[in-house]
Amino acid sequence: MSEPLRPLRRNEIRQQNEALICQAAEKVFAEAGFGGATMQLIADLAGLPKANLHYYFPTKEDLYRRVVQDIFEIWLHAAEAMDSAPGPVEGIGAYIEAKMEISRRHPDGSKVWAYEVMHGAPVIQDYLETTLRDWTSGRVRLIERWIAEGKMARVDPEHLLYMLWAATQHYADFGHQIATLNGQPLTDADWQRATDSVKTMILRGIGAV
Amino acid sequence: MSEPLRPLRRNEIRQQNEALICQAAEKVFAEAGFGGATMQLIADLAGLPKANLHYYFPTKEDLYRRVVQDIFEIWLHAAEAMDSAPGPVEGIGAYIEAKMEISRRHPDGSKVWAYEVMHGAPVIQDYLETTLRDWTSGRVRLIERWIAEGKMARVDPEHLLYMLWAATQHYADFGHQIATLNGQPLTDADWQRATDSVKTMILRGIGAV
DNA sequence: AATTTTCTTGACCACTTGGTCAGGCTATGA
DNA sequence: TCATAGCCTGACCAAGTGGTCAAGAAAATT
Repeated sequence: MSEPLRPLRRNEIRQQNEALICQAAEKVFAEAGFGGATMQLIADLAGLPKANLHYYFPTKEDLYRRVVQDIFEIWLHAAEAMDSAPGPVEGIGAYIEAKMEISRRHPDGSKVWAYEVMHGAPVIQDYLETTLRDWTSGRVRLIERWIAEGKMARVDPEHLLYMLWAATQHYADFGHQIATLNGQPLTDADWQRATDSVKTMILRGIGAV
Repeated sequence: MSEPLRPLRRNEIRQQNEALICQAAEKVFAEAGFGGATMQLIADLAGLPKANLHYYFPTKEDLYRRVVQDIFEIWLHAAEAMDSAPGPVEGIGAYIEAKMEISRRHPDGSKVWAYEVMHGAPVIQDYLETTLRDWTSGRVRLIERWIAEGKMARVDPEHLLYMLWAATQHYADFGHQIATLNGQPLTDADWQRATDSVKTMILRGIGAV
């Protein structure tokens, strides 16, 4: 927003413009999908000429890939809350809170990810097969340990993870539907209630008290 | 698939071609989104010349609207299982089963719906505000009654509905991700386990035994 | 058989798209 | 100060887009 008074250094220029473009791209990709998004729209939203986008990101797909990867990073980071916990109440509780917070702060990113996966993950298939699969199997073992230690009921760990992803991301991906049914966008209190509801139902659902 | 030997009656032609086009459109819209889908692709998949699509559906948006409405009908129909039930165990259990079955049989339809809502529901906003809102408030009252009758724990009915939608539709919308993590598409037994897992966790989560 | 109505389709068009490029501009390093 | 390398951008293009249309084929109606 603010025009800096001092001339920018080379690195700053690149970093700042890439961030500006990514931010605009995330929004446009979320609103229109890959096919519906146009470089012109992204350029306008970023306040740059279209040719400038192609200077930083040679193709539309390059830009899209960058946006998807950014979200993936955020989600992976959120999962750390789970690992250091002594049991499911703290671990899964914290994970739900982190993921709900992301749904609230990065709804566009969540939508772009949903869009990408829904369409067969043409761009991040390798991430699914490597990073995400590894992460998942690690968490599955963690949950199995908690079950073995009697800290929660015997549930299928994979399907518990799917439910966690589904329940939390739903508030981002289907935020418009929720806001419509709610009569208005969720307030701070609404988000708190949503988070509490998800936590309560899931923690009780897996028999963690 | 089978070419009928007898000449078709007018009504049959119209009905058959519209169904053929809708079927192809559902798949293409699910795979590419509204913006990414092209009438040419849909035409090719339906095995008809593009101009013929425009005879039955004047614009791309008309066709898209039809596809979205079809899915909405299916989901509304699935909800009937909930109403005639004596309590949450039967009612919500049956609803989960019905919705999981739809996720399995109509994954493309579910994706198109998700796509539509994610992008602000430009086409079916009125449905959200009328039909879906009415349906939702009816189900909220039903759940509140069950709570009042002590048949389940005191949970927020709206957020329970969101969780039901999220958990079941996730298996359609994110089916590709699930299949990747699973190493292969879900088998019959996998679907059964998924349905059982969702039912078990949610029913326990709402304190319905 | 004649006529009307519905269906079919190749050719076409105005418009938009992602992407290019040459030439100008600006910071940096010597 | 000057040369170099990185940044910026208006004008442009080939490819594809949704949609049209006129002329014909096929079914229905008389």
